[in-house]
Amino acid sequence: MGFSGPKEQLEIISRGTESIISEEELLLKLKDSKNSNKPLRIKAGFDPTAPDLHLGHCLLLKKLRDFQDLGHEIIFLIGDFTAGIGDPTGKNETRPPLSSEEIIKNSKTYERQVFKILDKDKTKVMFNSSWLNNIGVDDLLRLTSLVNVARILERDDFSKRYKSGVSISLKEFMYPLIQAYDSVAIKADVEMGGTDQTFNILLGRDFQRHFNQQPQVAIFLPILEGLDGVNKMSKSLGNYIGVEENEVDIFGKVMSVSDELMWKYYGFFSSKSESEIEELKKGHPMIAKKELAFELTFWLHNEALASKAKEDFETKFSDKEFPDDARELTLDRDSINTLLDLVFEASNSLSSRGEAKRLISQGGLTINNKKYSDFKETIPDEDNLELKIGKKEFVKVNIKAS
RNA sequence: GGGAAGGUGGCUGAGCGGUCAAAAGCAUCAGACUGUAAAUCUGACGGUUAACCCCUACGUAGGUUCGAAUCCUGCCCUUCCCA
Repeated sequence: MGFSGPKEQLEIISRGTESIISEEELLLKLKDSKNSNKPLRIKAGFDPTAPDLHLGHCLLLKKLRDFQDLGHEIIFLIGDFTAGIGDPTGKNETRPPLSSEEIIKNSKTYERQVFKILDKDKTKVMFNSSWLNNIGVDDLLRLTSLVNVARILERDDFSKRYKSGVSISLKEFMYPLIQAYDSVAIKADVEMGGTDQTFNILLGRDFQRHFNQQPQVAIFLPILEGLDGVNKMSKSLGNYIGVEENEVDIFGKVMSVSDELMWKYYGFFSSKSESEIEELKKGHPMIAKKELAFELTFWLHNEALASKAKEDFETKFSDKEFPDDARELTLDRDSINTLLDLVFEASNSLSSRGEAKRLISQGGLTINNKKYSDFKETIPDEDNLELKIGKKEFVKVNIKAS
């Protein structure tokens, strides 16, 4: 089987990317690939420290999927060696080196999550330790001679940190070199990453030239804004939607996004056409948001669960009804006297009694559709209580007399 | 190796012997308002307590003091200048 036309391929590939360095080179590579009937080798590197993928990673994965669908070969590179170094992109550089068991475990988690989006049969998973473990000090020093400090300091985050006086360890300086060397080792034709990877990926091009390879084309994807609409989506900021989250959470999180951000997400994730989206913009934003939430939930789970999540959301928030499938638990009447005890026992989102007190005093507790605001009050004299704790928690409590 | 400045709650950052569980902002949580939101407004925001008391907490270990986030000493860490 052959490849489709290079121009058509380029069009699909470039959609939704931030920038490509350079399109001309990519077009040439696509032509070569078609003529020789050889797929391009597409590199995407992942650090196995935090195996919890979220929508931000999905931008990249979707694009990889595009490449796969066009018949190219994806090299999913797990940076097990680099994991011990720590990507300096974060502020905190002191990350304990991972043990090999942890790395294997994390990699498995990665694969499970990644193949929700990528085609497993067309993906080659590699570990950079397989070549880096054998690299000698002499080789390493040779690499270091290819880069000078001023160059490295050009990198935006380094220069910021340097100027503002935040420490940068030498180890972190090595990170880009190693990532760049990976491209040499796997003879990548294309490397993809977020715009924060600009320096590292471009350095890969330099290294490849030095090793007499054709430099890889760099494809940068935009950084996805998190749920707050301000910062980039990241696990540490807690403003993310994880690919493995349950359907109710995914749906709910999409719904909690601002209208403005919703349209951005539409652009990135929806399979709807431009005109369909335009149509939605004319209607009520809530309808559009539900559509989007449904689509994303469908994508990450399946249709049945997406429908369920939607219904769940509607009963909980739109109709303010008590959801049927709320968590249930049974408590002894003897062990709980006040509402405070009840709430603290029933909830699993409250981390202290003080927090529970506060929530109740501030009017965040509803039992059987009635508001209670005095946490000292004794619990209602009924056996089945439907508790609404704060905005999101619904619990059915059966009170057992003993 | 020499010199200087620092390390405060989830984050930024004030405090510089008692009135400090520690200003202010951000984040978070709850309420109101809405279209689920966002924005806005109100309130809360270490633990325990009905509340007071109390306990824990200003890098770490000691010390001075009736009393220390605040003063002293060692250690760890960060930054800057000089070599």
